[in-house]
Amino acid sequence: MNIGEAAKASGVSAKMIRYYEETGLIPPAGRSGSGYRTYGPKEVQILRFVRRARDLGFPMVKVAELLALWRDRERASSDVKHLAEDQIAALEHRIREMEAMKGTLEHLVHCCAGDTRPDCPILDDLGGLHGKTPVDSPVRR
Amino acid sequence: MNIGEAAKASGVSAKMIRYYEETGLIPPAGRSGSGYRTYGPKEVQILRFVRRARDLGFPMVKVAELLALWRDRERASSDVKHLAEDQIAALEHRIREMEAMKGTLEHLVHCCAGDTRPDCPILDDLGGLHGKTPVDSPVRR
DNA sequence: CTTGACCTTCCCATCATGGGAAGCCCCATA
DNA sequence: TATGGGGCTTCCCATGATGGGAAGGTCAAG
Repeated sequence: MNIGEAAKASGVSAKMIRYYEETGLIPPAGRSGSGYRTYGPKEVQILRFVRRARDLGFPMVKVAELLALWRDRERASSDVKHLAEDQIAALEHRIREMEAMKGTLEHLVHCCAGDTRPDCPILDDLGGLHGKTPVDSPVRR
Repeated sequence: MNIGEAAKASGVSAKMIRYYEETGLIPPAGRSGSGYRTYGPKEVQILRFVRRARDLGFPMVKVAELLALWRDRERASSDVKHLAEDQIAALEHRIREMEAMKGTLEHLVHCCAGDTRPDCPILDDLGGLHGKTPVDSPVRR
C-alpha cells in the first residue's frame, strides 16, 4: 500500500503521515525499490489510532505517550486513565475560558442597540472608556 | 513614553506592540531622535483596546475591523454587534467541539478500571479494535 | 512511448506569541 | 567624566499542526 491509500484508509493526510514519521511519532515506513513508502494494515491501524487521539484533542506529545502505552503490554490501565483525565481537565479549562469570553460578549451584545446609530457599548467597553471614542477623548498631560 | 512603559500601561508586551505595528494593525509609533518608539495616552488606549479584544478571543483580523469601526464616527452600531455575534458563534462552535471530545473521553474514562492491569477500553477504542492490542491483532489479508 | 496520476523532497505560510543575540542609547552614580 | 546596568533597536528562530506548491522521479494503462 502506498501513502495515498494509507491516507485514505486511515483518515490521515499523506502530508501528515510524512510529518508524523519525520517527528518520530510513528516509526519510519518501509520503502519500495523506487523509494515509495509502503504500508500494511498494522501501520494503517497505528495511523487510525493517532487520528482518533488527535480527534479527541490530545496534542502530539500526549498521542506519543498513548502510543507507547498501547504498545506496552505491561502497562497499567491507570496510566492511560490518567492521560485521559488530564485531557478532560485541559478541555474543561479551555472551555471555561471560552465560556467566559462568550458571557462577556453576550452581555455587551445585549447592551448594544444594533441599529444605524454609532453609539455602541461594545466599542466603549473595548476602549476602556465609558461613552467616549478615542477621537473624542481628551488627551490630558 | 517608551515602548516598555507603554507595554506596562496597556498589558501588551513590547514584542507584540512591535509586531502589531509591523503587521499594520496599529499605526507606526513616533520615534525619538535616537530611534526609540514613543507613545502617548492615545496610543496606549489603542493598545488596551487591542488587548481587550484579543482577550475576548477575536482574531487579529477581526480586531482590525473593530479598530476601524472604533475610529469611524459614522459607523452603525449594528456592524459592531454583528462582529460580536459572529465571535459568539465562533466560540460556541469551538466550545461544542470540545464538549464533544470531553463527552467521549468521559465515557471512556468511566469504562476504564484504572488499576494495575493492562486491559484498557480507552486504548481499545483508540485502536479501533475491541479488546485487542496491535500486537495481538491478527494481520488478516 | 506517452500521458496522467502518484510519489519523493524541500521550502513557505498560517496565527500569535516568546526567546535570544548583537549592538546602540540613556541615565545615575562614583 | 567614565562606567555600568537597564532599556531600546533589528533580525532570526521556535512553537503546533496543518496545508500549499514546485521540481523531479515512478508507475501503469492506453
